[in-house]
Amino acid sequence: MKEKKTFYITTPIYYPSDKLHIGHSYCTVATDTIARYKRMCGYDVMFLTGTDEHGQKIEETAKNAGFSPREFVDRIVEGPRGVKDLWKLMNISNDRFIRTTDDYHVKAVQRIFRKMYDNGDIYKDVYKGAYCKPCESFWTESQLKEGKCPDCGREVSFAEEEAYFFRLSKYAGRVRELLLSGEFLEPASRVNEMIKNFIDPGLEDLCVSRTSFSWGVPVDFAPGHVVYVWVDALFNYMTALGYMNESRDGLERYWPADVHMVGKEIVRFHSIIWPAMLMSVGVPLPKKVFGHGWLLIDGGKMSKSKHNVVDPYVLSERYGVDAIRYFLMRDFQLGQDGNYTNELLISRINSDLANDFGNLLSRTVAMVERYFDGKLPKEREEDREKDSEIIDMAGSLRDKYSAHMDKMETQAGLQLVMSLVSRANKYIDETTPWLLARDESKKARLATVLYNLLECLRISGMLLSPVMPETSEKVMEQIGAGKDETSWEKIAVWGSLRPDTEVKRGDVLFPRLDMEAELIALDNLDEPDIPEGPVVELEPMIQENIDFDTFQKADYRVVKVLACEEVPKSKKLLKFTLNDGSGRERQILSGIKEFYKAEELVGKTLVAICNLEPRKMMGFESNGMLISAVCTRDGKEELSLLILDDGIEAGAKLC
RNA sequence: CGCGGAGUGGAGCAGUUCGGUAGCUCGUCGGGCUCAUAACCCGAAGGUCGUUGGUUCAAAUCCUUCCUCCGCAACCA
Repeated sequence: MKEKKTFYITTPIYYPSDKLHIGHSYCTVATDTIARYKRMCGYDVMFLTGTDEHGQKIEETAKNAGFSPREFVDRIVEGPRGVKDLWKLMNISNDRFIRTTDDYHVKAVQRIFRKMYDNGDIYKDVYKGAYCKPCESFWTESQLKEGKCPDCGREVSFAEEEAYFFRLSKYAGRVRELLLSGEFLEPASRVNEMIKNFIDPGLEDLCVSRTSFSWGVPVDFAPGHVVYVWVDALFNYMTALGYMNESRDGLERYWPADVHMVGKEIVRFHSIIWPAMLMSVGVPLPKKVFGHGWLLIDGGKMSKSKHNVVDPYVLSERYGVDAIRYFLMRDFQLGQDGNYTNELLISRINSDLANDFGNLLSRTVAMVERYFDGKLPKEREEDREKDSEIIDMAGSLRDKYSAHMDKMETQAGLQLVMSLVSRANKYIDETTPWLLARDESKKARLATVLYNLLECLRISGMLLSPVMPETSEKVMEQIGAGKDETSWEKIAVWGSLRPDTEVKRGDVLFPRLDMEAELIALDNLDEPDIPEGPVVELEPMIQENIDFDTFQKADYRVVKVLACEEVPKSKKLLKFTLNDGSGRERQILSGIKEFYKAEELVGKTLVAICNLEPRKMMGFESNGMLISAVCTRDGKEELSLLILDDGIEAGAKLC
């Protein structure tokens, strides 16, 4: 027997610092759809997903939540309603699940790191500076802003820190060629983006170890160092197949990967860093990286602060997994961003799934039961004129559908399937089976019409199976299609269903939803979320006391606003010219544009700390900081400048 | 001039690679049908395809000008 062709596809490994949202589901469902499609076509598929569990952010989040990092990620990954539960609920058919904290992976990463070190692509360097203590972050020269920490703007310390670097620069040329060669990165528009943004300006070597946190894979030959994200996370795609370890297998069979599905935000890592590292260790490169778009909400990015993280758990439980999967694959083009709204979801479920597809099944099966007691007779009477269009359409559907699915165009693929469903609904009108039923002599014709409808359901139902596996199964059961009648080959062959098939009426596949009621219900579902976290978030009190001298070192003064204007091209900054009582004008930049208009602040009496280290922002120097009160309400930042009585003199000291 | 994406009937989108009658879903209006999930089918109204100029027999599609929106980057000391 001929060996089955293999197909290896992966999702990114998700970072479990928080609950996953519909965007993660989108990516995973897309990958699952392709995986299921390939299996249906007869491929031996390996489908991998997992979680990326190391790093400073997890370490911190865990600490804040009062857990050890390990306990924390265990809860989010394995715990109730965690990552694994979600994929189970959403019917994700991954063959393996990798956690970067898995023992075999950790050991493999150490070996890989070692190997790259041994072949000279990882080297130790010593930095004289570029370490920000408060942020505990390490920065490369180019990342520094005005010589200061790009995150917090504070002075970086010039203490000698050692770190390991990967010679990314060495592979810039080869990566560039790879990207330009065509098929590697899709959609093609991203190629240009990568080259222009990252390669052409010059690739710098990459810091691949850290000493500032410990939640990671230790570098076994360098105590204190942990492997920083790249080597650890990216190599999951190979360690899960047994690369550099004995616990897993399949490397020879499945590597190189056929597709890495990734979000557009991590295209860069997968299309530049990943191939470079693979070149370094000397293994074949994956065939394709596909960067999908984002689901946006209100035209903006999904984020906690926008209070709009749509919960895939809630949606799946409410509308059914298949409906959600269908919606995600039908409404959005994989390569581009798409706008998510509840309204869109419900209208899609109603029109496509309830009205068209579900109803087609329902009316067809009902007629077979009603007119033939559920079992079709074998007698037939063709009517070429009326039947040929639908037969041709159904018979050629599989291959057209394949052409789309092979290019990951699930949207177009599903649209095609639904066009057959529509055509079948129309066919019922054209053939008026209820009239045929009244005339005994037309039984054979009636049976033909109903059989043709069942065939449409068999073919469309099977082609929908990668997206809606459960629904597809239910349909086959209702129309009495057995395993050998639903094979990939038979999907392209009209007339494969047994002529005397027996139908069995089942539950309504997709009940029609009441749009208005659902929209209200979904809005109200958000409510219970609120008691879980405080509506107003305040900075925690600082526990550590400071002495009086320390306090006194900060020179707070009353200042009067002489002029205030917006900084051009800046989203946040206002530029203040202030009278601080010294006789000289003081310029301070403040990021409060969202909260105040420049004009309204002129003449106001404010408070500023005057002896802060000067700092350049957007080309202007800022000498101090205006004092305001801040908190977060409903995920939105609120800010109020400290405004004093105009009676007090400029320059008055606060004490 | 930082990088990139988008602008198509009321709404949401496809079509742009490789120019050739502008398409889909929803909504609206009118009609039909009764097998079915108040579903289904037919018809109609509705678009100078953001703007300017150009190439061409022919431009939503190629080149050019400008405008608007959205991400990323930078900036909240």
